Order: sequence, then structure tokens, then C-alpha cells
Amino acid sequence: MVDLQKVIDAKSYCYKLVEKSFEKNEMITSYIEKRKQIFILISGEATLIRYDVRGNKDIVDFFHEGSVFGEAFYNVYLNSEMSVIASKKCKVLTIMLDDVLKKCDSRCKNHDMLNELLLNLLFENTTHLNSRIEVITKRTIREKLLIYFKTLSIESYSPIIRIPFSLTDLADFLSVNRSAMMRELKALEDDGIIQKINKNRYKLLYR
Amino acid sequence: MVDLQKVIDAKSYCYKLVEKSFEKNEMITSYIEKRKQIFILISGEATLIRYDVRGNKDIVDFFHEGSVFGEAFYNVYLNSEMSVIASKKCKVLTIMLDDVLKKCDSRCKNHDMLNELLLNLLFENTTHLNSRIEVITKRTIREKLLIYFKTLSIESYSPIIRIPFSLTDLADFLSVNRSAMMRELKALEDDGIIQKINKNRYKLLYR
DNA sequence: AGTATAATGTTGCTTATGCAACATAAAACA
DNA sequence: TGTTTTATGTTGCATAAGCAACATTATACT
Repeated sequence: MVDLQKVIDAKSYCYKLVEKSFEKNEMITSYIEKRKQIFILISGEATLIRYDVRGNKDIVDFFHEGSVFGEAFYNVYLNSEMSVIASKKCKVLTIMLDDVLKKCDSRCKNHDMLNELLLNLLFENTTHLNSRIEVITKRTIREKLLIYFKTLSIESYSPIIRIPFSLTDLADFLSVNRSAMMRELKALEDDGIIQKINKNRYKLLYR
Repeated sequence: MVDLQKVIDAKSYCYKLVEKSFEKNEMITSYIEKRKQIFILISGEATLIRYDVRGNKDIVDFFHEGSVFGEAFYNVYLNSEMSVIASKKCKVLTIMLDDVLKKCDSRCKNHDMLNELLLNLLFENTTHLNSRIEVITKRTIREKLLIYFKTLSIESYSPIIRIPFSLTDLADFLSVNRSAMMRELKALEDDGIIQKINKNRYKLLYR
């Protein structure tokens, strides 16, 4: 894997990397059709939030270290407004899509290095998105919860999982009704399938 | 954008591209944990199908020219079986993930070219996956249909859209019940929001 | 510390969606 | 061309999930 720091340090004429910091709850970006920005999350956690016409909130995605995001990856529609909010203190790197895709006259080493970095990040990101689809295509709340928890468990190599946001947000993330989800969580506990440890930690009693 | 043919022609010692053809309904690949293969669809159309423990079929994804797929992008779980089936005659290119990610001793030009190609394909793919998530996170069948149709409409620059598979498969793709979806399609027609043209073509009367 | 705000937990009722079963039409096949 | 298979269309009933309203607990704020 390419060293991120190396790419940051390697100043180049053909692209410009800008590093920025954000406090908790600050808006990192909102998706506007015209810009074509790419963000790489260096540290912290953030959520991509969408408000639809009726004002309903959806957690469209959750980002952590190494996540790539930005309106460059979205077909931005006029009827929904998306923004990325830091849920913890964040450090991000921004690049313009055009800078990445354009060919520099002489194939410069730095550009190739940037490509390699982005390729690696996009790889992981694709896997992440596929997992997310795996979760939300499940038909019942119970199945969504179980698959999502399993993903978290596999990622952390542990049967004890930490949900990276509030239960209220989890419901939005799984795109289900919150109280229905609470009901289901209780049912899963009653059935001895999961066990609540604290606020956002559960122990999985299945495999 | 890098020319695909150029990459195919550029023989290199550090990676191996293999071109394969598949007839309609043939299985292109099934996702097995151990392999780390990447497929690029050169021509044709294919669907990624999952059968869960209970035998329910889900259309997890739909691939067309330029799509990238393979178990390399999946956290393959033991409890669901996935396979890619050609829905039309297909030509695909296969590469091993390890060949892409490994560093060759001397940074070879061909490898950089391959990286650039893959980066471009993954870009588009990420956008595609995000659109898909946009669709299935919608809470009602009606909204799912409308957003999906809108996506198709934007892609084809036309209010007349072609659903790339049967209505039965569309229901699996949106992960909703088929008869409930049929009911909703009819309701959308009755409400003058869409208009059926033929088997899998609809005209959108909204924007 | 005390107040305001947001998250969690719980319930009764409503509704959209799932499910099953069937008829009809269209493809696929031989 | 006739036969089999698959897709489409439709319905009544069952149920999971949505919604609203509220109490309780935790967190944030000054």
C-alpha cells in the first residue's frame, strides 16, 4: 500500500492536495452538482446525511479512516440535499477530480503514485459499499441488523461490536423505522441472539 | 480515459490479462472466498445473483459495459452464495487482484497504465454503487421505483426508459415483493405518473 | 449544579408490503 | 407447430413495519 504521507509530501505541479481539519458536528462538505471534489478521510469519523423533500433524514453512509467521498462519486439529484458531517474531530485531504483524471504531459511519478493510492482506497471503498448493499437489500429489520452486526464483528475480529453512532442514527442507516428497530433489538435479546453490553455495544451470540 | 485495447495489448510480465467469452445464461463466475479475481465486462450484460439460506433469490447487482466485479470486492460470507450470470452474450477480461496491487521491481509503464484504467473503472463503479444505495435506501416501493426510473432516464438522456431485466427480476433488484411491486406500478400508471409502453419500457411523466 | 436538549425505551393502532394462489400471456424449446 | 416453461397480472388475507405519542434516561450546555 502506498504511504499516504508520501503522497501528501510529494508536491506536484499537476495536482493539489489540501489538508483540512474539522471539529465534531462541523459540516465537511455538501454535495453540489458543479464541483468535483474528492475527499479522503485521514482520521476521525463522519456521516453522509440526506434530507429528502419531506424533511426525512437518512444516513446514507458512514466514513472512517481511509474512506473516500465527495460529490465526484454521486449523481447528484436536485430533489435531495446531501452533506457530510464530522461525527468526531476529522482530518481530511481534498483533491479535485479533474486533477486526478487529466494526463500530465510527461507522465510524472507523483501522479502515478497518487493514482496508486486512490486505486487502493477505491478498492476498499468498493468492498465497503458492497457490504452496505448486502445489508440494506435484506428484507426484514431483523436480517438487516444481524448482517450489519456480523460485518462489524468481522471487521473488529470480535463477537463484541460497537455501533459507530446512536441507535436513532442506526435506524436511519438501515433505513427502517426507529421504534420498529428498537422492538426488533429487544426481540433479538429475548431470543438470546444478541446481548446488550452498554449504550452502543452488543455481544453477538451467533455466528 | 485510458484505452482498454491498449492495456490488453500491452503484454507485461507483472500481470496477466485473460479475455473470455460467455453465452447467454452461462455462469461467468461464482464468488468463493479464496480467489481474488477481478472481472471487467467488455461487452454484454450480466447480473450478480445471491441465494440466501432459505433459497430466496436476490439480484444484488446488474453489470454492463465497463462494470467491474469479482469476489475481490466482496466480504464473502459463508451463508450466502453469489454468482454472476450472463444475461446476454458477454466478453470479459480477468486479472488477479494480487497482480494489480503488488509492486513490480522497476515501476513499469504498463502497470501504471493498468492502474489508471482500473482507477477510472472503479470511479464509475463507485458512482454506480452509490446510485444503487440511493435507490434501495428509499423506504417505499413507490419511491424506489421512481428514483430507479429517474436514474435510468438520466443515464439514457430520455424520459423513455428501458428496464434491463424482467419485472420479476426488477422486484428482486429493488428487494421488494413482486406482486406488491406490480400493484404499485399499476398505481403509478393510474396516477398518471408513468406510462407503460411495452414489456420493459416505460415513459416517465414526471421529472 | 441545574436546565435544556436529545437519545432510548415502550406501546396501541394503522398501513404498506409480503405471501400464496391463481389466471393469462409471452417466450423458449424441440 | 404444439408443448412446456417462464413472466405478467390480479386478488384476499396475514403480518411486519410504520407512525405517533409518551415516559424515562442520558448527554450537552451555561
